[in-house]
Amino acid sequence: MPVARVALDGAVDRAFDYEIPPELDAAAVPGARVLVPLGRREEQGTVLSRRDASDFAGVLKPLRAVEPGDPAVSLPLLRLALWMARYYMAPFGLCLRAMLPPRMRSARVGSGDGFARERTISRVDPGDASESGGAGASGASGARPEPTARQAEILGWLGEGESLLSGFCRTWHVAPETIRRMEEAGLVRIGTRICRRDPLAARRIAPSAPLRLNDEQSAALRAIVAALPPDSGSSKPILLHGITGSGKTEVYLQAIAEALARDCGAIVLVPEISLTPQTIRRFVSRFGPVVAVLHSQLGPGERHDEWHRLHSGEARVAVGPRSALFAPVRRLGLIVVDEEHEPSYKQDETPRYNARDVAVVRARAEKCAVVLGSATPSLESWRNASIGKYALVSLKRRATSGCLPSTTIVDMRVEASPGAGGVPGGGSGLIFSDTLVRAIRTRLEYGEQTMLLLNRRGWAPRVACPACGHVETCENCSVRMAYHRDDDVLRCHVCGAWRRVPAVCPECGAPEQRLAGVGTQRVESVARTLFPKARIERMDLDVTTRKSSHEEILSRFRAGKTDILVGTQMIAKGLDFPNVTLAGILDADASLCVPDFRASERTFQLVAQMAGRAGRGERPGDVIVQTRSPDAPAIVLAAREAYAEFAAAELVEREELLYPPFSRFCLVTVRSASRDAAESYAARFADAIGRDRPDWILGEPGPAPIEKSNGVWRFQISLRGPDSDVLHGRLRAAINAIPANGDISVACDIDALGGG
DNA sequence: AGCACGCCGACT
DNA sequence: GTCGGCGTGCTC
Repeated sequence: MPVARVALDGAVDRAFDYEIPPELDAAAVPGARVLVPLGRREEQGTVLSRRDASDFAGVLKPLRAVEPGDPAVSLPLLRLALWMARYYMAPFGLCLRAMLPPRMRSARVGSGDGFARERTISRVDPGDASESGGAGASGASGARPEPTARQAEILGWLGEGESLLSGFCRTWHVAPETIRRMEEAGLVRIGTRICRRDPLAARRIAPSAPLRLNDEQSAALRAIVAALPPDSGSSKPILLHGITGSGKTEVYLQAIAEALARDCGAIVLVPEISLTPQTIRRFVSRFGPVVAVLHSQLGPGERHDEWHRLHSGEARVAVGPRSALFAPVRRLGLIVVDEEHEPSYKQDETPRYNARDVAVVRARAEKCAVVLGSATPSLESWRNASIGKYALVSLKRRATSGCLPSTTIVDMRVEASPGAGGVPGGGSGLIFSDTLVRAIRTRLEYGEQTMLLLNRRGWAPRVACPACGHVETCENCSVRMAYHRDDDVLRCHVCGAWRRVPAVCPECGAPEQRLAGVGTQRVESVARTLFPKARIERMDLDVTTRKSSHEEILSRFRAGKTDILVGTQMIAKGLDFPNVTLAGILDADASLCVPDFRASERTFQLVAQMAGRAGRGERPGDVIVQTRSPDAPAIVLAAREAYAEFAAAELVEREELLYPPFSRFCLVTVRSASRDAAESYAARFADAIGRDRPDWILGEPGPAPIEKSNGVWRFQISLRGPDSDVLHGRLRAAINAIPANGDISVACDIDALGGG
């Protein structure tokens, strides 16, 4: 009897063989979901392959059930899950989960299809005596009774074909019971049909036509089109380096149009944060219902229906955040990864994959084109392009207005000196430099808009006792608590815990606590006193978690009802407002002074991105960067949008220190409720990895940047070296040598983004 | 991951 | 004498 090799959903990271009973033979194909016995329980899994015999010594059990219909996971996706499991050292079941239709991740095999259905009503043609075999309506076998006057009236209201039952009853004020009687009498037929739960049903989106491309854009489009099937045989991934405002999206749109013309589908990945209604509208208005949108706020029903529209081939273009990479697009022709440098493409739970990198792997497997686009590419992709692994295409001019914004770097050490005239921020230096204040005043006079970025929520990031220096920290996490003025509490930004500000210092009893540092709430408040007539709004996690205010704030800003928008990261990405002519970065040092080998790269990206927000329209824009390190290359070069120069300099440093892209970098995190247990386990783990190879650098085990989070202590070890197979081998060996026990858990983050 | 088996301390 | 602690190991 044939045998199915099955991967279980759970954390059992091994395949098991099962006998295929004859009645399940047709359905049990690779990718099919199955129900199998395991020990004395029942597990769900996925068929990996079929074989004629098993090499298992014992006696095989039979498959118990197979999900009917097309297999949920295609062969290329099945292989992709296997690749991910190996590369990211994650359980296969968890990798496969990402590829499954949303419902199947939880629902039991064979428990219905998850579609919503609605009841329909249609007339039974008087000439149609067969009555579909007679089994449908009971008692209607013989002569059909003449319709009553009321029934005749109702039949008159029914048009040709099917109507929605509930809608029909509501419109004509007919009781459902009346209809049921008519069905019994064989006068009407009640059927069911699948109805789509459309996430965009409420929105009316006008169609849009392709824009005219400039010659740079046309060249980029040609390069992508040349890589589309059927010409994509040996083509390379394409890195599309286009400065902010150079019209990358229009190039994507026209490349997708060409893919569709060749009867191919496409996937567009965007960072979660830029999957705004504007972005969605842009794709839907060009391609209409051929687009399936897969963002995180869909309900389970909508998610299910969008997935199946792709699976069935009804929709051909998937747009979504990193998980959309696994969308079941038929005949995939193109994958676009927009803002490919974005850290949100890395999943921060198992499997810790980077969708940008997996996109390249999927594209290779499906023989389709892949485009990585960014104004500030990751150094990994940049290097891949410079050594010829990727093809590089550049857009060096803005597509609309010709001029780049001019950038001013303000040295806060100078501005903070006595008499410099800036606006102090309460014992923590300056918030607004004089330069920035003057620039904002000018915008207000001319009716232009300003965006101000500060990457810290709350009023003050810490609360300290002026007498003894005691700082309020979270009980569950090793971080300082931030003071929030709106609800007058201390809040932990890691676990969300909150409490009142103590009246006196818990250490020394001093009567007053000092609110130190600056957060967005304070910026907003200071801005209100500085510019009393300006209309000011704030956008950060505190504001946007309440309702859908995210969208409302942006639409007010777009409509010109806001003069100054203060916010965190979330205002820096991909927003396009033509009337914004000033972008201010209040504290560029925040991202520069973190212990991470990518700090410089992050800062460059942030400054360049903010520069991209200013002057998208007709008028020229200004960018003001406030910093205490005005000579840092990341800041100086970002101000000139001199990406290539920055990348060249940064790559030299990375190479010297053997950091990526010149090595494979991995972070091992050890977690435990006991600090000592985590620490000593991390030390033993590091010893087990060994320090014997000169081309491998093993970081000293130490506390993670957030040493305690939600009551769990975390220690970490970094490991970097030239070869990814060797990296896997060494980690695997260490895990086997000292298995985790008790409450200790070990997680390997391959190609980790933080740390170092 | 579950759920067994298995070998040592405090209870009726 | 048993109930039960969670350490080790197996599940096709």
